[in-house]
Amino acid sequence: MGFTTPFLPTNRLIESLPEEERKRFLADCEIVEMEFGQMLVEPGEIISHAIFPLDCLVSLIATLESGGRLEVSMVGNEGMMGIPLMLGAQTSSLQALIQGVGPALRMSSACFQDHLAQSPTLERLMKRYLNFLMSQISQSAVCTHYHPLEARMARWLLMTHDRTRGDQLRITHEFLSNMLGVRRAGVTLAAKAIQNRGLISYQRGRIIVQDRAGLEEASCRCYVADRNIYDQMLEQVACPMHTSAHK
Amino acid sequence: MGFTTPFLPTNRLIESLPEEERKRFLADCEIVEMEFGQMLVEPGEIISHAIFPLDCLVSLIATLESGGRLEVSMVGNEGMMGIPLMLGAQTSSLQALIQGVGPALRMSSACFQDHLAQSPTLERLMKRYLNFLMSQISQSAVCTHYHPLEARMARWLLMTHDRTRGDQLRITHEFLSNMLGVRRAGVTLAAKAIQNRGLISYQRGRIIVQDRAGLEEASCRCYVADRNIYDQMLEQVACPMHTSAHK
DNA sequence: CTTTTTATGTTCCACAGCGTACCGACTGAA
DNA sequence: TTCAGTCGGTACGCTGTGGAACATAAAAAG
Repeated sequence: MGFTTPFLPTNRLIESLPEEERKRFLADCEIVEMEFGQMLVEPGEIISHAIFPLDCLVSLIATLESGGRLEVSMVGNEGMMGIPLMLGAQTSSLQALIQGVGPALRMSSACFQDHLAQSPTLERLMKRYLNFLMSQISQSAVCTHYHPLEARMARWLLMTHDRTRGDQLRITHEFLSNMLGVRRAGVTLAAKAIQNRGLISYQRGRIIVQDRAGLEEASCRCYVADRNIYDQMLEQVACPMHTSAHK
Repeated sequence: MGFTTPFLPTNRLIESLPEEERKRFLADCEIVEMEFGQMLVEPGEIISHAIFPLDCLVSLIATLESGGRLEVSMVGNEGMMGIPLMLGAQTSSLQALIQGVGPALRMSSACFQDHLAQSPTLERLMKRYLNFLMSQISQSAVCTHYHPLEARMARWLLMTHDRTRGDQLRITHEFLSNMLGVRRAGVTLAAKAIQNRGLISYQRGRIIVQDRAGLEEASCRCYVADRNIYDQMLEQVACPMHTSAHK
């Protein structure tokens, strides 16, 4: 925990492209600053850009006509937004909501598709990531169905923590309740329970992770399962191995 | 409803390949008979074949270490098994369980990957399907979380009915309870409620769809949403349009 | 025809999470 | 300093579903 070196934001997918490719790719990207609460795309809407978070966090949310919402995946600098673009689709079936502010790289959809067509390496990489994403969404489905709120919340905090610099998460109970698909009051209870165990502390709009190991204990095994799948993916991509210890 | 012409089983994906391609593809396929309860693949296991149901039905099930199971998608002759193969993965993260018996086409994984590499048409088709699958899994996740058992069950029956010839589904409450991730007793109650409404009837291991329209009424909108996404996909693939009326 | 197995019917209790509502506390803008 | 707006704490009753059991009925095996 704690970066003392000046922070250099990167996207791990792009990072694992070979030098040449990466340069070519980056040449067609621009850096944008993501704002909190921004909807990158709504279900059914056309996807304008492929987006690679550098130091921001996006929630992928499945919605119901009747208004129900549920986060099914989270994208930080380990991933990307715009997967349907590589599947020949123009539109997203999910909502994408900026949950953590910061910079991201983006590239127009058409341009991204060109790069995909021209670079087998890039395509291979994206495919791996897509495979991971599918696993994650499926996992999310079972997890949500079977695990009690407290464990799900612990998992959510860990996942967010993994994709955030520092130990402070800027989110409200209200927001969390939307992500987890439960009442705000329910989140308050669960949060207090977790706080009483000394795993987190919080005040008005910010949650501070105090005891990561404890949180892993409190969370369902889905957290570890997810992380393992991600690590496997990275290995297969044969990029410089990150240490298996996260943070 | 009711096919009077002698039944010619086809797979709609393969069907929508152009003549030439299709022949080449079929030449490397073999027909196999699927048995009830057969596990095509377990999570983490290597995928040996790509499988294209002709007249059988497969459930894709997400599992938890702790034993929880939840069906996240269903594959009939409108789809295929072995999506990870086109994503550079060897293994499946889902369980695949034969739920409806009948014939299927299959092709070894390696061979399938060759075909993919050589036929852009095939690849485009598979990508579209994958896109649909992702939508379906996400939809499934929200649906399971928000909708009451009875509506989910109605949806499940409709989806199964769509992928089955005739109106008789050969499944037990027990089986259904596994798919929906609920107690068997719960299924019995929901089934009775639906039966009392005159939408289905059943005895020991078989459920008969009596009133499809009524079932759609009783099901959550997720059923229609799903079907729409699938129809959209077919349009994009620009294959001969099936009438929008199902069955 | 009898026995065993399998599928369904039903009941009792427990409880997580829902809907709703209201209150107090903090914060930022005027 | 005040005030409006946001956020968190708490409480009440309700309900869908879980866990667990046991009873009956139909089918399969013998």
